[in-house]
Amino acid sequence: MTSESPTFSPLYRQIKDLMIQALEAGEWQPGQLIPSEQEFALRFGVSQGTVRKAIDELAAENLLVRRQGKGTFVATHQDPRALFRFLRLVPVEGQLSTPESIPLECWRAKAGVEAARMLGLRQGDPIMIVRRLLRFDGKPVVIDEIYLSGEQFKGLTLELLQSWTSSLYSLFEHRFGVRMIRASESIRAVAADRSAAEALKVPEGKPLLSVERVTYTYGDKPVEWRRGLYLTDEHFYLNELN
Amino acid sequence: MTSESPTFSPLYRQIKDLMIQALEAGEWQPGQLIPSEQEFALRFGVSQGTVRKAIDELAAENLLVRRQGKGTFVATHQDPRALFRFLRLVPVEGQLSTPESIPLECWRAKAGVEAARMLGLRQGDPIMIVRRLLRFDGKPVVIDEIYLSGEQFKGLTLELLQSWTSSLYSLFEHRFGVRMIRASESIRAVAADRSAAEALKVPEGKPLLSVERVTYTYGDKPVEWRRGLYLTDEHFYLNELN
DNA sequence: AAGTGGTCTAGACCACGTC
DNA sequence: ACGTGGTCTAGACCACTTT
Repeated sequence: MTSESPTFSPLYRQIKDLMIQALEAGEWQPGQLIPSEQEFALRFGVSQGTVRKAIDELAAENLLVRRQGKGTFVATHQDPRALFRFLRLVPVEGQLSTPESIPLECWRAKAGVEAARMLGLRQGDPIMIVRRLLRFDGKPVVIDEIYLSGEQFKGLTLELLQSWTSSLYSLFEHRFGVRMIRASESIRAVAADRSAAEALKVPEGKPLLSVERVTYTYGDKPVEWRRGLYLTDEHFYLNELN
Repeated sequence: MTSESPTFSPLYRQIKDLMIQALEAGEWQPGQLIPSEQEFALRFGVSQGTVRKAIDELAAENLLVRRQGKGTFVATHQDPRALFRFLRLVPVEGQLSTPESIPLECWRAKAGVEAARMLGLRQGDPIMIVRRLLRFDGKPVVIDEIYLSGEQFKGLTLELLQSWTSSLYSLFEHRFGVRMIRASESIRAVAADRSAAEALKVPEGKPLLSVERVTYTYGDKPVEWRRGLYLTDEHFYLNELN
């Protein structure tokens, strides 16, 4: 039953890979119920425990969500709890409130050196750029500049962004079939330039968090590069080290 | 075999808790080999698979380390790979180099309001304060101010800190029997005050990352509170979001 | 050869949610 | 009552390390 290839991979991992491929191909949509463990066991001709271990890993990676008694579901950014998985911003005091997203601009452009490298594109390839503001309790806290592959986000417009009421990633998921899986953030402290100072209503030179994020979809493919400037007077970036 | 308490907990979790208690009690020292899965199964009167699941979780939480063919070991901060689990600082370009820790000061004090709250002490309880610099390739990058419960770190002196060649946490582990398990970091952007500016050799007002960390040992007990100021000209704080 | 963790199986029963 | 994921068992064999 074991593979004879030089790079040995256990059965449950092969099954996991098959399931990832199915997810990538859109065989089950975000939020949808997938077949039961028994069903998979029959389909692949293995025991339920082996399927279980594959799903365990996918659930640990937040690709699937288990619900006892109900079944296993494809994870979705529609779920409000998914928002703060990528936005690690917490108020210094008081309750965690949901931010309000205000799209400011959205335009087509050609990838520069940096954007091309980050998104795995060639220089000059079409990209989309979005500028947007996040407000907590009416106060501006984050100004984001977001770079997307023009290929995958062809129909993106400012109107579409403004009409969408829930998170950006849920829009990407539902309208463009791109699901964000994981991200890597590089954090620095910088002084506010004029543009950021205006957007956040702070004096120029004010220390801000610069949060540069590369976001990946299935197969570790980069699909978003963004730079956010965070005002950390009343909020901070919370990181749990385990 | 299942507990009859209102808050039901599966067998493997009860075994996990027993193992945590043993670790906390120092039954096996950091780096040491613990008994085999079979041994535990006999000892607790359960099957090997149940012990396995308990150890799986402890390994996922970095309390234990599995090594196929050899056995399972108590995790240790002596391991150089453990260093960057808590220090998420990466050079903008070039290889990751190991920092040099330079203890500057170490003194006894009484806990103020904030330190007491963070460390779970009463105001006025004895604490130890350490100031130290981190240098990468000879350049100052981080200035840390570290607050420790005076109770647990009674014999800590500047001389001891200066004579210790590996990481702080490995010192705490070996000399004071305190093992750091997890931490929570709050990150802000601030302007360098005079003291930080001098230590890092930058102008006053320079934007710096302020990284406030509370570190916990077994049983989620806070034992360290520190504030680090990071110079992010040639390094950045790297955070993987999964 | 012996011991360890790693994988896989088949079957039992429990806890949870829905019909 | 039924189907789902969650726990637990007993036993087999594989992969890795040491003796």
